[in-house]
Order: sequence, then C-alpha cells, then structure tokens
Amino acid sequence: MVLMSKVRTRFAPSPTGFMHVGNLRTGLFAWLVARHADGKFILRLEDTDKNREVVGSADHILKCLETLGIDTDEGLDKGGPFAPYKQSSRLDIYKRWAQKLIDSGRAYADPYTPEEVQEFRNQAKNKKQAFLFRNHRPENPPSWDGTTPLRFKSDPKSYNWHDEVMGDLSSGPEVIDDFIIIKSDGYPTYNFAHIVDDAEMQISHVIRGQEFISSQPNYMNLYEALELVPPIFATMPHILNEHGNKKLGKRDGAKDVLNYIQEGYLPETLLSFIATLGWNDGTEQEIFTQKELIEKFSLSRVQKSGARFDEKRLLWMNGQFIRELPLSDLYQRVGAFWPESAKNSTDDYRMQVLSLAQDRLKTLSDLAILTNYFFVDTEPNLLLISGNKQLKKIKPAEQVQLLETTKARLSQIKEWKAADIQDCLNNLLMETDQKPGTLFSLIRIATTWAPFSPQLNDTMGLIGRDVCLRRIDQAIELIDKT
RNA sequence: GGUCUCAUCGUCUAACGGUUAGGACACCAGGUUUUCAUCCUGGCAAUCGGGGUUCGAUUCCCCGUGAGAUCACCA
Repeated sequence: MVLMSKVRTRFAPSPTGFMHVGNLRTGLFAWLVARHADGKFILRLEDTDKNREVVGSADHILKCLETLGIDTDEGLDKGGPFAPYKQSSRLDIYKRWAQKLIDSGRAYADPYTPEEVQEFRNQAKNKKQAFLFRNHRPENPPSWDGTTPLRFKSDPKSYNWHDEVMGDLSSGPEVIDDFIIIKSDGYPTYNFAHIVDDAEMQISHVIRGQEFISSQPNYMNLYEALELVPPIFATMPHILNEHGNKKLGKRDGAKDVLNYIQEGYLPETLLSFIATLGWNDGTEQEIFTQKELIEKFSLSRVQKSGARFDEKRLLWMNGQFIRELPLSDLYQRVGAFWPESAKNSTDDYRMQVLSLAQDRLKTLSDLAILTNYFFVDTEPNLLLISGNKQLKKIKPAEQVQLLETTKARLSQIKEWKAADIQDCLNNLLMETDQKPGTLFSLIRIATTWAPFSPQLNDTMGLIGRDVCLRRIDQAIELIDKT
C-alpha cells in the first residue's frame, strides 16, 4: 500500500504592514491546495529583515486572513508541532543548519566589505558580464565568527525541474552562485531560512510568486547541499497593475485588502475574484463560493501568464454577491454603512429600506447615499426638476397644479400600502392626462429630492403618508417661488 | 545587457490537432408600458508576425517581435 504523503502548504508573508491582492492570492492558493487535499495550512512570519519591519504587521496579516475566512491549522496564531512560527525566534535552528554546511565545506565566511563586493560587481558590469560572487571566492577564508556574512558554496550545474503551474523548467550553471545565507547581523536571509523552515515544517508544496522563479536553481543547489528532498513547486503568475505593464505593488496604488472591506466589498467577493484571476474550473462558471473553490481548485488549471486587476469586474461581482445574500444576512453586514440619519430608526424600518436598496447596491458603502431620504428630509434641489427632460417642458404653475392634485388623491387612500398607492398613481395618470415619465418623475423628486430611487409606490409606502404629504407641500411652496 | 518565463476580443478567460474560436466584465441598442438599479434579448470585439510538421494548427516545433520577472547582507 502506498501512502500519499500529507499535503502541507504555508503562507509566509513578511511583516511589512501591508497586504495587497497579489500577496493575498498566493496565500489563498496555498490555502486552497491544502483544503482541497484535506491537508494542513501553516502561517509563518518571515521577519528576518528588521529594517523593513512594520509594527503591528502580524496582527494585520491575521486580520486579513480571518476576514476572508482563510483559516490556519498551525502557525503564528495557533502554534503547533513546529513552533515557533516566527523566523526571528528560530535563529538557533538556522545556525544549526548553517553549521552543517560549514562542516561539510559548503559554506564560508565572506571576508569582503560591502564596498569591495560592489567593486566586483562594477568590474563585471564594465566587462558586460554577469556578476558571480563565486568568481571571487577567497582561497583561505577565515573561520566564521558570526560578524561577517556566511555564504553558501555553490556547485554550479544545469537543472531541469517541474513546476505545477509553469510546467517543465530549466536553467544552466551560469545562474548558480554563492549567495549569503546568514547576514552579518545574525539573521538568515530568506534564501536560506525558507528552505530550512519548509523542511523542518514538512511543507509538501511551496507556492509562491513568479519573482522567485529565477532563484529556484540556487534553491535546488542548496537542497542538495543540505541533503534535503525538495518539495513540490508551484509558481504563481503575477497580478499586474491596471495598465498591465508591471506586477501589482504598493507604489502603483495597489490597495490593502482591508481597504476593500472598508469600502463595502464582501469577503466572499474578494475570495472569488482573486481566485478567478488566473484560475478557472474549465466550465463557464464565473463566480464561486468558498466551498466550491475548495472542491474545484487545482494548480494545473492556474494560468501561466499574469493577469490585470480589473476593478470594474470586481464591482460587478460584488453586486452579484450582495444580491444573492438573504436580506437578514445582508442586514447583519451593513451595520456601519447606514447614513447617520438612520441611527434612530427601528430595525424593522431599516430592514424594509434595505430590501428596496439591495438590488441597487454595488458596494455596501453605496447604502448611505442611496437611502438617506428614507430617514430624513434632504435638501431640495430644483435642478432635479429643471434638468429633467420631461419636466422642463412643464411650466412651474402646472407642476404645482399636478402636485396639488396628487396631494389630494394621496390623502384619500384608505390604507397606506404599496399596492393601493400604485392604484392611486395610476388613477392620477388618467385624471391628469400625463405620461408616467412626467408625473411620476415629479412626484418622485418632490418626495425624495434624489436623482433616482426605488420604485415610486414602494418608496412612498415606506416613507409614510405624512412625510410624503409634507414634502409635497414643501415642494409646492418652493416651486411657487420660482 | 545576461538568464528565465509568458503571449486568444479593450479586460478576465474556454476550446483531446478538426468549433460558425465559446463565456464573463466593460461598452452600445432594445425590452421589463416612471427615474436609477436589477433582470431579459441582441450587437460590437480576439488566436502577435514569419516559417515549418500535418489532409488539417489557437493548439506541436523553429525564428522573430512584444511583455514580465530576476541579476541585494529584500523577501
């Protein structure tokens, strides 16, 4: 019987205080691989560069993952059999592995100053050659005392390897070089630490961005020197900026994932959108729930080329998710997005307002502007009338007349509910001999002072008779003055 | 510049070597006899170029071209 080895993937961000969709997608795909295979997902913090570290980053990362429903089995927040999951707390482990390389003659102290190395680099550049540190290996390096960088002594050779996304890849010996594994400050470099940790933590699939593909041969070389069996590799294409000419980054205006949440995007939208940016299941399905993603995801259907981040499509998808939500569920989520004026309204009333707004929301933050007049009289704006292509044909005196008639008939409605209001409105059309586009626009503007609203009878039904009549009165007075 | 990788509508993408090259976003037009939105219908729109292999190439190979990544005591 052959036992499949357990799938263990990891997300290993650096604490830079920022997480854009590109960062997140790498984590999402790693998570999906683990969940799809019923494996484990590990969160590790790669904080070996104390210069770049931003306070609070770890919490920020955890919050992003939690918000999107990407749960971990082991790691920074949970602990686990391979704790600690923070690289700065694992220095002794890296030292131990580094010692192994020193003992086997595969690592040496770098005797040069940064300036001297830079000079080597310049020389190579002047000769139009690629710079290789190994061309400057010291003949008798001093024994390493921990105050200078420790370098890997590479063994240049060609490689052919397989990548779950990119397919078969290859490289020549000219890309293999002696890179630093422990910095002079005692911290390991990513190049060394991630390999040690992935091995110690028994990671089965290393899933990361395309920027690492050119270092891959060096990593293979290091795996050999450490006598480690390399994991399965999967290289994700980059998400490109809106112009499609660069990988997405903070400097190009990439937003933090939590910004999207604050702007009223649903976590499930983000999840589905990011997953389908570079992946599809082979069918024409465009939108996926978390459960569907877990079921259907496979690395083999990840796109090889980079994809642009299209906010228009994100907006569309968010609207789709909002409309799919049961009203009570949506109500739970819009809490912070109500206009200030809604604070004193009852849950029941707000629920009814929300049911009218649901089809119109693209993001949750649209709610305030869309519903304000349900809660408070808004500032009248006669431009809505004068700018209306139906109403501009009607003289103010006639508008007043129409509103007076409307007011009278609305007062006569026995029971103030949407169906009866509609009957009344229909009768008004006949009585006044106006087109719906004219009369209804006038009434709609007079009762809401908004450029658009839900269906008129529903809107008036909810606003209430007294408020409608009062606002019509105000409108009459206002139009009269012009 | 060296090395590696990639290449289908404007965008995201589908297509065992055989399809009128499909879907979605965006855009345009129409409908749902009131606005906005939803929803429905229709329209516009693509295989980077050149050579091969093959009866047949979006698909396989080669050469161009274009794009991206990388060449740190950053990850």
